Amino acid sequence: MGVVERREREKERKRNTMLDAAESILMDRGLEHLSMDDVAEKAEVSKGSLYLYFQNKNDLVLGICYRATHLLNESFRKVLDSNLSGLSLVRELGETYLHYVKNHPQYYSSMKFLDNLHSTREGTDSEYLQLCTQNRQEGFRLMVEAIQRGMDDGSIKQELPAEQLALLFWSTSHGVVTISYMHQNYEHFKLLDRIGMKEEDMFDAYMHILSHGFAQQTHES
Amino acid sequence: MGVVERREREKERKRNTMLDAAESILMDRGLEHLSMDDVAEKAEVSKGSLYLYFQNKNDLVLGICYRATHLLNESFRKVLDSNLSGLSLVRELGETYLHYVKNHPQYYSSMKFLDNLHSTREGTDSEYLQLCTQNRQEGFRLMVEAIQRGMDDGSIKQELPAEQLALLFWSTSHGVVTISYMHQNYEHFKLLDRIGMKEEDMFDAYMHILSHGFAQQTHES
DNA sequence: TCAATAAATGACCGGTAGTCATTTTATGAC
DNA sequence: GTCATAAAATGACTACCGGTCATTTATTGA
Repeated sequence: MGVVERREREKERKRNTMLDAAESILMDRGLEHLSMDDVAEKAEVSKGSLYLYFQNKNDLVLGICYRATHLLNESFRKVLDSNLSGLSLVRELGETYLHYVKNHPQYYSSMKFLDNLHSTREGTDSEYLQLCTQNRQEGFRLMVEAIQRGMDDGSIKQELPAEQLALLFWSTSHGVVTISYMHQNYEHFKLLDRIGMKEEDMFDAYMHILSHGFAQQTHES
Repeated sequence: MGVVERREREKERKRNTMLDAAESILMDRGLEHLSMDDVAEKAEVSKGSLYLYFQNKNDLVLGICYRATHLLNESFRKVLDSNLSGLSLVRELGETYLHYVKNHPQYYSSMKFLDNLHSTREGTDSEYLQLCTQNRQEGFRLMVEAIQRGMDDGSIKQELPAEQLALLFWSTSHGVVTISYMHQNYEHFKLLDRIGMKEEDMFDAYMHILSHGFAQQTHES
């Protein structure tokens, strides 16, 4: 009776111990130097045990990615708690995303890993893939909500459905954040320096362009 | 005398043969299933020979990436040849990028590989890394040129330096193109479908937002 | 013809993801 | 407590892959 339950709890606890070990290695050495042998050693279990709790390495990394996406969503939710205008909320979400990448680059790398998971074949049966996808959907939903609020309070145009505008904000901010990540983490990426743009200014400029456009207004507008 | 020259030409020819083999495997099986053994077999040389012509696997992939960036730049140059307004040129560049990703997804994956090359350590001494970086700079330069033309002909606002605006267009279009790539190539990526947006419409919406902004204009504007 | 040099080879190494036969541990009936 | 059964854990092993290097083969020019 209670035995099965206790076993289940214990299993979850062990799973988290393993994830802790994996995360610790990720933070120290980066995703590309994360090996299953090292995780097993760090978690003080055998390699075989690792595969009792995770289907494969993908699954393990997605386990970390689940934590990563969850943390990002929590930050997003805090933004949505405020009473700012919808437009300001959108800006805050973007800045939150940017800060997240700056403060948790290794978590972000696990999200890039999720983005690069190719065919469904590679991880179809991973529960964590489902959870990560759910988290990403939730993050997107929060963006939609911010935009919808902006449309309601009159700070954002209603030319497009909120979902579609959210997709554009999502994807474009993804691009900007990627540039920022590369600037932070890749020593050979010097584009910002070359054009004499500071990282902080980039986001301001991005939000300005996204808010007001870069096309010269024609008179009949 | 002529012997050294001939040797040099012959060496270049062989290098290209190996790149052809690698590219063929890339197109057939994708970057993640590209092994040096297979390339050697396909190119009908020994594995050791491969390492006489390329420093390591990174170098080889960057060799393909060089071709990839070169091809993209050629497409960009064709756009710049036209007499469209600067604003239209920018749109055309974006559409060109989008079509490129759709038509050459494996080339694009090699460019993603370039983007993900971490420290300088991993490929500092690769000639191809230099060449790829040069190509990317050239692509960026073409974007700057289009925007500069738009500022000159009055179709694009002059609020920001052309280079900075180009960076924003570069990064945001990168984000949009990434979404498109995922929609095309990852079966588990269903975001576009879920919000009922067609891929073709996404780019139009993107250019519209980027041109005119999504913020409701205030009256004192 | 013959050194000397350049080019090519493939057996081999180290590391890593993943497997599985075997061992160890936990459980519950008696 | 004993024991049979089932669950959990183990680590030696395989397959594969990137990269190396001592050896072999081909080329050159005297």
